[in-house]
Amino acid sequence: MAYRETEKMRQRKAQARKRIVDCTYQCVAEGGFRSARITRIAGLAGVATGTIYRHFESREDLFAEIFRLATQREVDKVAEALATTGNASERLERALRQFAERALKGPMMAWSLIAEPVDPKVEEERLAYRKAYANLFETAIREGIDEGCFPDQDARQSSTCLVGAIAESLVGPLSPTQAHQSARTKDDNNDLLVNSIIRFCMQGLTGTRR
Amino acid sequence: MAYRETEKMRQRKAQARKRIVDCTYQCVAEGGFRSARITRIAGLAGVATGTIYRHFESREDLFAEIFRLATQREVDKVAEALATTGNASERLERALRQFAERALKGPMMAWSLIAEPVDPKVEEERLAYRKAYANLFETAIREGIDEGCFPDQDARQSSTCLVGAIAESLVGPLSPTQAHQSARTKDDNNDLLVNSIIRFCMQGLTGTRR
DNA sequence: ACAAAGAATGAATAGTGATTCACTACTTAT
DNA sequence: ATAAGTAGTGAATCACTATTCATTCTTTGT
Repeated sequence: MAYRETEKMRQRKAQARKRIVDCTYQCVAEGGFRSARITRIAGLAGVATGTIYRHFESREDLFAEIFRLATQREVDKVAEALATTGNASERLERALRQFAERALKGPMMAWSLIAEPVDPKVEEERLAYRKAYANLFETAIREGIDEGCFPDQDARQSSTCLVGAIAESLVGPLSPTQAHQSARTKDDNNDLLVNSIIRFCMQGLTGTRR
Repeated sequence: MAYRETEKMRQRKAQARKRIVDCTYQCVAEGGFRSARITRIAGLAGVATGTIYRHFESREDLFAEIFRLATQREVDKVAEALATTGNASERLERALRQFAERALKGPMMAWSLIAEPVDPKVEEERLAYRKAYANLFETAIREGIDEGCFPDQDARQSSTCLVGAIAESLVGPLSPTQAHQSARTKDDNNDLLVNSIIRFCMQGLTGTRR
């Protein structure tokens, strides 16, 4: 026998894979999944199209992986916000704000994650992604109930409603068909938007006018 | 000149068009948009595939029309529920219930309308559809504020949150990948589901625990 | 340096189903 | 009956890229 995979090769392959992932991420962040072509991705990553298939089963699998990665970042940020100090209500509010503000800051990627029509395997990831948020919120709501800052309620159901309310509120503003506004106006509008989403959500949770 | 379109012909064409629409509706209600093939639709409607294109620009246009029709039915039902007697809060609650219960009764079509990945033209219709619900809710919320049964709030924002909360809560249960349950258990679960969605929504609106 | 094995290439292919269009069959007015 | 125009047909075409794979290039151990 002559050739045996070495550490060096393993690393080189890992690098190539990483380049592919990064370039796909970039393509998606620019134009969504639908318009991300394998040939373009390969070109950007500096590999042949066939090489993509040495690293991923199919375009759909590649996209599913990108979705998972992009998602994990976001979910982690929300988890972080939930791990800060303060009572459950304060922490949850921070988390909701984090979710919404980050989405508005990277609108195309956020739209792809939340609302772009995607293939079945990617859609599955999306369900998992929404579930992940809901799980985080659910735990926080449970803590809130124990702490006494939320009335007793179906925490799972409430968490789902939170995810839906935020996502729906963002779909319009994130939509790629939205006209552009000046940076200043946009930021102001976004603040207002985020605040009113949060108000509705917190009222829904606490049953208390604020 | 010899041939001139007559009433008889107009009617015959209208009939064919209706058959096409009905069969498409049926196909979508059975398996969603993605799996509805033009050839199958033509076969069911008893016309040649080419004939479809004498009535609709493209598959996407046909689907957009089906979406619009299916949607209109649902929106009308919600509007009906909002036009009953009682204060705004009661009427809104009836409307939310109507929305959710009808969706759970025709799950495949509801899933297609709410969550199935679709082509751009159809997606546009979906945005309009969600907007239509939001508009109805918005009006009702405004009335509620005037009547004094809801505290002052951003009615547009709240209505968007309502749509999102319901839709998100339904996506899981409607998802075609969901395992089947016995009819009895399912109905019970659905009742519980609808009730907890409504509780969250009404709390979000009123800021009052219930 | 050589042979064995793997990695990379990218032009050619394939699969899919929507869409077309040359043709036939009808309908209508004279 | 005839001519002129319209509706209907469905096999053939098209469009679109993801995917393949025969070939070339690299790496490795002896």
